[in-house]
Amino acid sequence: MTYDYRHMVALADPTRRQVFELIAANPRSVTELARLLPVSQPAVSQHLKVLRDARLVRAEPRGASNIYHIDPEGLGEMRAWLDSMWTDALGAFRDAINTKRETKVCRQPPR
Amino acid sequence: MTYDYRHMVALADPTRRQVFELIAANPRSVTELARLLPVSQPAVSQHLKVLRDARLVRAEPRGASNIYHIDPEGLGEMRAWLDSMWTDALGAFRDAINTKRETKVCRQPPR
DNA sequence: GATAATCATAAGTCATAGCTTATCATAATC
DNA sequence: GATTATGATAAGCTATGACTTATGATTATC
Repeated sequence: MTYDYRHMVALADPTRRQVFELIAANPRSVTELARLLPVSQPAVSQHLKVLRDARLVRAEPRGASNIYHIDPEGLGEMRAWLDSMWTDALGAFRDAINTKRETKVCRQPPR
Repeated sequence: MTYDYRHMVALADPTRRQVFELIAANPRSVTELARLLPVSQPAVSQHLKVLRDARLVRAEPRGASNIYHIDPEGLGEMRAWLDSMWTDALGAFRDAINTKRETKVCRQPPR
């Protein structure tokens, strides 16, 4: 199974994180989000598109408004990736620990 | 507790993800990584710095080389965030579902 | 039906982040 | 000790992505 890291990309931007966290705290409309943030309404809509594509949020039309709320799907996909990473990579990590040889430390590793 | 999303930022870049996945598959030196990737050695070093700061990888000096391997710390922090997100946000999500009113769907939600 | 409100998309600007080459520091080898 | 190998950092260039204003589409309201 191949993972495209859409969630990481979506959550890498600070403003988009604020949008996501505001929605996580409470479902909200686009204008409400725009009012709470220091960016324009189109900027918010653009961020919402990215979050939507990552299935981190969902839009629910309510009259002329769009109420956005958390979508469990995206978080679930992240969890699945993290779990497989955990078992695979950390399994390999444990192996590396166990078969590690004695090495005299000659210098400091980078910062 | 406040989370700074360093891991997401680190894993948002495609080249940096390749670096991470190569290391996850097998501990490797910087030159080996540079040989396997279509970018220069300094580029690899710069990516490694970001991954290091996010505690996703660790450097282990072995002679003149630096062998990089997975650091469980970063993945653990990610898991902690995801778990809290899961309980908090999805708890709120369930509440929203339960108290949801009947709404006639008047238009399609955005793509 | 006209007006107002909400929100998505288009087009264009600009700052940031990732890349390069150049260089320095440290460790191994002859 | 001189040379080679390894890798981190510096400085500068450039492409990507986040922002803006403008606009169109849909829904509610008068």
